[in-house]
Amino acid sequence: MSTSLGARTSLARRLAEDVRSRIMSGEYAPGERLPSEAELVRHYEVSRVTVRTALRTLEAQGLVDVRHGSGSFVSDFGAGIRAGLQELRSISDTIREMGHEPRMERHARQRRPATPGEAAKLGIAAGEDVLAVERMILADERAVAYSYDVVPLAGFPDELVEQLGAGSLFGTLDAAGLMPARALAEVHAISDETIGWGPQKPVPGLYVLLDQVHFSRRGSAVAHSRTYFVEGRFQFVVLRTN
Amino acid sequence: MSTSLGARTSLARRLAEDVRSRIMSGEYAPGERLPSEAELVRHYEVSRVTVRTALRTLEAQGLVDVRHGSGSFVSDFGAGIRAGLQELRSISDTIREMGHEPRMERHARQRRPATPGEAAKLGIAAGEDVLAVERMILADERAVAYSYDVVPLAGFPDELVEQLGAGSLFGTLDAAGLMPARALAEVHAISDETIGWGPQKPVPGLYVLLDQVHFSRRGSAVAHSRTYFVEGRFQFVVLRTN
DNA sequence: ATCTGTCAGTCGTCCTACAACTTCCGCGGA
DNA sequence: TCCGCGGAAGTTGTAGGACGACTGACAGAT
Repeated sequence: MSTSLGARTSLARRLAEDVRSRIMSGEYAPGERLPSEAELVRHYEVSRVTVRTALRTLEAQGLVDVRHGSGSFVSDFGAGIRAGLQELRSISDTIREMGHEPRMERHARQRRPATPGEAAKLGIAAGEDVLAVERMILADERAVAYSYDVVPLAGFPDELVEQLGAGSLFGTLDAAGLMPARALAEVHAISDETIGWGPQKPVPGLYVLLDQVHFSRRGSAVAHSRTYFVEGRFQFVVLRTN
Repeated sequence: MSTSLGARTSLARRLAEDVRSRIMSGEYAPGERLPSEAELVRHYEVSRVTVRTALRTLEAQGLVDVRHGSGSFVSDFGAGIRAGLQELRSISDTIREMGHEPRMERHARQRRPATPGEAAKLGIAAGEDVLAVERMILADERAVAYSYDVVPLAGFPDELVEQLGAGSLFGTLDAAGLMPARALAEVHAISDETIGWGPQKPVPGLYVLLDQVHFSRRGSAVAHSRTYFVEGRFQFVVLRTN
């Protein structure tokens, strides 16, 4: 972690990410004491300010517990956080981190004007073009969710539009410079027989619906997605802190 | 915010809490720029380190967006975060913050040995005494949730046991020095006609179940609670960040 | 055995200084 | 007039040093 040159993100952020990955990988076990701030300063060759900034971030995320006069400790919730709902990551990555093999199967793909409801959620004018994609999400070839994603196309690079709905939604958005940094998700319980499709369509149709609006770092809405998770096939965990 | 003496919590934490409440109250509107670090230093009469520590915390919680060279901005999600699932607070407080009047109605209260499942979740020996409380949660006299709470009684002050199930669970736990600092919550969609009771029992019985284990700051489990929120009567929002 | 004071280790806060980045505004040229 | 460039001012990021406050452990006294 040298003095850096063309780093596009802050030193403290990278340090936090590094420590975070070490915690996730088990290098630092839950409950274990992290190296002291002074040791981290020597190891990473950064100032104590930077170390403390990173630790603060991890503490606010619930990953570590900083105790005055005692040290910093890895929170006991590592395993739970790994699939934590408050962490914004693609469903594929989450499935992979849980030890399963993810796969997407596209069911429909359509370019059309935004409905009034979608326009309101995305903060665009009604009738603006969007791309709507319906997909089934599988883990180890088992259907775990059905997703309905909507991406506004205004200002979206033409050559990337065709990629939308092909591979990872997050990946394509990232390539377009519209990587989601935050998402506001509503949680609902839904019982509806018209949601899913295919041979694995669940009976009865009981789902946890995640109705999300994704925002870029600058605050503009980049996608609206409704994902219906088949109840019982996907574990939702939220770490709540104060 | 003077130099303080008997403060049981850190200066930076209190500062973050103060700024947070100002954001919530609308004193700083979503998207608006916060005072610069230098101005906050002057206003609160603390060092810049303390100000930055507080801002880091708020940033990690998703409430503010700190931009290098530009300033700190209130995130656009203030309204959504207010009822955010990732914020650990009592249901009563959440209902109040949403502008409704909360009320609890006790349905059952029983001291009994822990079931094996409860013992496992709470990390106690099977058969240890717990207090189980069933309650209905109302907002403006409308049933919004049914809760099943379990508190292990080992090491719990006798004089406070009778308070359990009377008023706020969080309040009693706080009085016992066991204030929950974190909770790990599982989210499920549940369709079950045997859950609720009373004249407002919903038909059909569709609920969002929050299956939570509450932990004290030191990591010991202080309560297990299953809360069945009537679908549609309570808005669940999660702010997801990366 | 219990209590107490000491001490080393660690985090909390403060100060000062400078680098890096953003924004804005004015100047000059087309 | 319009556009583009540069620089100044303001703001956040990082560094280094200093000291206070808290914790945990240990030795000594009771």
